[in-house]
Parts: sequence; structure tokens; C-alpha cells
Amino acid sequence: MHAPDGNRLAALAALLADPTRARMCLALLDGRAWTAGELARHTGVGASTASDHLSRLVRGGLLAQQRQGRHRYVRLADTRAAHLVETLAAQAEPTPVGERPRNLRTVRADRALALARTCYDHLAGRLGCALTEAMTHRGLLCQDTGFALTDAGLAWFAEHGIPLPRTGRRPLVRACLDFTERRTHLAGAAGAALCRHALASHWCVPAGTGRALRVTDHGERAWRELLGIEASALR
Amino acid sequence: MHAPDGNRLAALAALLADPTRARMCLALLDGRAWTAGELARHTGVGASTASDHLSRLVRGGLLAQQRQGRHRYVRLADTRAAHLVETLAAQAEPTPVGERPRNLRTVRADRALALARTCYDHLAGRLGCALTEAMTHRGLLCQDTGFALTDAGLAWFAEHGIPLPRTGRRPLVRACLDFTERRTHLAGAAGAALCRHALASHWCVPAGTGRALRVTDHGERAWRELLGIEASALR
DNA sequence: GGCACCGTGCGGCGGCGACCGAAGCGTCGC
DNA sequence: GCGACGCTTCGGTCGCCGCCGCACGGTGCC
Repeated sequence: MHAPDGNRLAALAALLADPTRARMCLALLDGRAWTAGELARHTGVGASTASDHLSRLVRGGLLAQQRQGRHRYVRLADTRAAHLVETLAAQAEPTPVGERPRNLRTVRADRALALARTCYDHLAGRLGCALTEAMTHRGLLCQDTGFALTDAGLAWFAEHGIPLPRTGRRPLVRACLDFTERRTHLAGAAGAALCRHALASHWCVPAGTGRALRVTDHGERAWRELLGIEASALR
Repeated sequence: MHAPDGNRLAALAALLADPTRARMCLALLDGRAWTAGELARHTGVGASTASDHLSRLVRGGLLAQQRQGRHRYVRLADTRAAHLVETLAAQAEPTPVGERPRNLRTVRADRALALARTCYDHLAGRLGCALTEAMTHRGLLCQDTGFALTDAGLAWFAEHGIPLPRTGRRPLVRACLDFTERRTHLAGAAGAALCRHALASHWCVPAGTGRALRVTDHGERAWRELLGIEASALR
């Protein structure tokens, strides 16, 4: 019953307005819980500095923490917080062609990330876009007039034993803008369910320590059988 | 082809991390162009300070400017920028019950804003939510499995002479979270078209200097005939 | 119990940036 | 052409905050 408040907006934005805190939140987009020390090393700052940043992010409601023994685990507070970081990151991305210094390792890592990765709790990268496109092509997902599952899409999830939560205020599907592909891919509760199922069925396995995934041979067959996605589309 | 960059994210967030700049962007959510002086008075800072802030927001790509005589008009750069501010503001809103100092004038202004207002380029407030609900109830909009217009919805727009852009990468419909109602309402190209039509037909007219709208008698009849919305639902 | 380790509180340092006032420049109106 | 007006540029001040090193408490391991 009140107009939006500039102070609150500024306070929220200030949480992400520091490069170190921003890097922490981007790292946490993998959906896992990290320890304070891991994040300190990942961002290249001292332990005390990282501790301070994390306290601030928790106090601001962006992160949730959980103490376990002598470790402090933090994760993104909820899907809303994750959605916020995604939105901001997507808007920030349009890099104006600048060729940045790169070495072989970063090229490899970027390439793995571009092929398949998690985006908080759903599948992204070329894989995420390919399956979104395939689902649209097969009439499971309708993008003509919005972004929604069709009846056939609901049936498809049921048929393959992927449970969709009926409950909850969380939207069943949501469009998420991809960093690398510059296209939208499937997010929301259905996107998360599909990602969980893919990991549980070992269609994808984590590659390395980040968010990157590798599609297994088993997974290549599954994607082809279920959605007609050729393995060549994932390279 | 690269992972999201913390520096760019932080730079973008920093644009909104100052209360004065945040207030400026919130004011610009009405979709109009403001002069630098208007924004300076609105935010309560000196002209030189405001000028500095605006330059920074323009340089950051959030605002677009247009010089006209001795005035400098600024507006939100595009719908992406508006979407960003909306998302951030919606997340920032959850005010923890704090009773803030209020006088009669602010109560009146808040009430007008809660009833009907523009949200960048579409209709929001109780009116926006009521028509979104009515369109859903009548099968024009489907929220069961996402957020999309139905065939009947497309026909409804055509039938009432409200042109929907076929072109463009902008999504036809999008769900926007309402500040006051805490519910989603219709945004995207269709929401903008409906808002334009409502203003052109004088179903709503601007009330005061802000984003608030007033539903005319003519408009009350129109909403009832078109979507079965009773006037009592808008009070 | 002793030790290694993870995280936190504190003091201090340095830099960024938000703000203002005054001076300057272009535009509009009489 | 003159003054009024809107905006910008330039110094200068002040407070905030990101960072570190260090000391300390708490936890787990041997």
C-alpha cells in the first residue's frame, strides 16, 4: 500500500555493487552451498574480508547461512534471490566485443560452460537452449503467446516420470535468458524438475568444480529418444 | 562465450546503489521523459548533483537522453532497463511491517497509486491485477502452466481493435509483480498495447503528476462490458 | 591436552563518490 | 541585446566502505 522506496532499492543494489560480493553471488548461482573459506579463495580476498561480505549479504536477505561444525555454509536465500542475480547478470553481460586476455585454460572452461551447465537449479547453456527449442518444436512448450507448457507438455513430464509440483506459488515455467546463447531457456519449477531428473538419471554429470556439466553417452541417447536432440547439436 | 563477469555486474548494480539515483529510476518508471531539473527537485538534491547522477546513468546504459533547447530530457533506455528496475524494486519491497510516518496527503497519494497506475508502459495496481484476473477467468490468458495468451485471447485483442505487434523480440506477454497487490499482472507487448488503448480511449486518465491513473465513468462501463469487471472491484 | 584450522572482531589505512557552491555556457523571452 | 533560466564543469570537503593484519574464540583431530 505504499510506493516503492528508493532507500530500500539502493540498499539491495548496494549488496551487488561490489565486485567481490558480485563474484560471490555469481559463484553461488550453481545452487550449492559454499563455505566462507572457499568463497574467500575464489574471489581472492582475505578471510576476514570475505566474512564481512557474507555477513552483509546474509543480513540483506540475499544469502542464507548454516553453521556446521567449524564451517559456515552459505547459499542463495531462495529462488527469488537467484532470479534477481540472474536478471542482473543477464543485463550486465552485453560485452561490447572487447577481446579480453585469454589463455588456453579459460577458453576450455568457457567452452565447457557454454555447452552445458546449471543455472541455479535448471539446465542452461547450449543444452538448455536445445531442449527448450526441441520442446517448443514438439508442441510441449508454447512460446508464441508467452511462455507456457501445453497439455502435451504436461503429459510428457508425467509420461517420463518427472514429478511436477502442483503446489506452491512458484511459477511452473519461466523464461530465463542465457548468458552465452543469448536465447531464453526453460526455468521455473518444471525446469528445476527436469534438471534434477537429468542429474539423478546420470544424463549429465558435473564437470570440474564449477557449474559446468558433461553430457554422458547414456544422456546423449536419452535426449535423442526423448526430444530428438542430436548429439551434434551439443558440440 | 564467457562466464558472467563480476565487475560488470557490480558496475550495473552500483548505478542503482545510491538512494538518489534509485529514486530517479523509480520516478522514470512512469515511462515518461523527465527533465534534469524536475528530477533534481523530486529527489531533493542540487542541480549539479543531479546532472552528475544522470550522466552516470546514461553512460551505464540505463537511461537515454535527448537534448531539447535548454532542457535535458531523460527516460529509461528500453524495456529491458525498465524490467530491471521493476525486478529490483519488487524484490526490495517486502517492508517488515514497519509503520512509517504518514500524513493525509501521502495516504491519499498511496491510495490513488494502489487503485490504478502505469508500471512503465502497462497497467498496474488494483486495476491491472483485476483485468489480469478477469482475462484469466474468461480463458483469454492461461496461468496454469506459465503465462500466455490463449487463442481466445488473441481473438479478443483483434476483436476490440487493439493491435498486437507481430514482430519484435519482445515477449508478447510477461508477468510483472505488483508492488501493492503482491500479485502478478499482465506486462509485455500485449500489456503495453492494452495500456495505450485504454489511455487513447480515455478509459483511464492521468491523475496528478505521478503514475497514478483515474478510471473514468466511461472506463468503468468499458471494463464491465469487455471483461465483466465491476466498478466496486476498483475501490 | 595440544595442535591445526576455520571463522570473527577490531584498528587503521586508502580511495571512491555524493554533495555543494560558484563560475561558465548555451538557450529562450522580452 | 539583455536578463532569466536550465544545465554543466570544477574544486573541495566529508563520510563511507573495502581491504588487510593481527589477535582471539570455537571446533575437530590425534
